[in-house]
Amino acid sequence: MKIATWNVNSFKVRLPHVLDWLATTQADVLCLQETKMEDKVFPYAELLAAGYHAVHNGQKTYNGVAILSRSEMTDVHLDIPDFADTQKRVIAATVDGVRIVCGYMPNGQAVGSEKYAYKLQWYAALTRWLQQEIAQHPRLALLGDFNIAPEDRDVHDPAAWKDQILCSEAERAALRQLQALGLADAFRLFDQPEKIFSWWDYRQMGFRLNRGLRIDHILLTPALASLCRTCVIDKAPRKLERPSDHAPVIAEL
DNA sequence: ATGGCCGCTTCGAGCGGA
Repeated sequence: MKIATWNVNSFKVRLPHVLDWLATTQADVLCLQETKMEDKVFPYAELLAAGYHAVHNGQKTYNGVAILSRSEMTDVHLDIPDFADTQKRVIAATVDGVRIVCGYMPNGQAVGSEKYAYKLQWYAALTRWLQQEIAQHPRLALLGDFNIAPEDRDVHDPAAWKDQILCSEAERAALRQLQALGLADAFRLFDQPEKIFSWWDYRQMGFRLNRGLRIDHILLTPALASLCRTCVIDKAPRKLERPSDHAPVIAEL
């Protein structure tokens, strides 16, 4: 089973890239973030024609998450329970006995800002909910744009990013708290080359110079981590015309 | 020194992203 995550930065713009990528990779499940569209314009028909069911939790302009799956999905769930949030950042569904949770974690804007506080609260709420969700679904995968680079080796220039947003100690601690539920970073289950990233700034030739961060992740419970055979970041779509600033991450279970 | 890109909203400057 191939499961993947991709922040597409507008699904309207990136639909052709996603359809091409699905045809090439034959992923079984693809989690999308930043669809930036309302549900009434979501391209269900185009996806179905390509062989994928879809569930979507969207809103106009900002945020928006979706799960695409070759198999039908059950027990679809939107948002974090008992956490008041107008931003559409979470969708979950069960696919072939695997609980898939797709998340678009808050960016946080700047350390110490209101959005930063929201980000930390959001992570705490996610962790509380997932503790229960994992108890009910031992085979669970959390995929998405985490907006946190877990360690300095996930940052092209750790000195420049030290204590900055996406890299601050409190953010990394929040991610460790989440992983303390037993969630393993699929990418780090394997030997990986150095300087592998999943996001590069559009500005200043960020991609060509490989000035990136690894902020898109696939986290697996022990029952799934033991089944995981590979996890890679596919840079190919980042080289296309009008790319997303993120590259997809894909794991094989 | 600052911002330098992209997408969105809805025509165009400002916001958000990371």
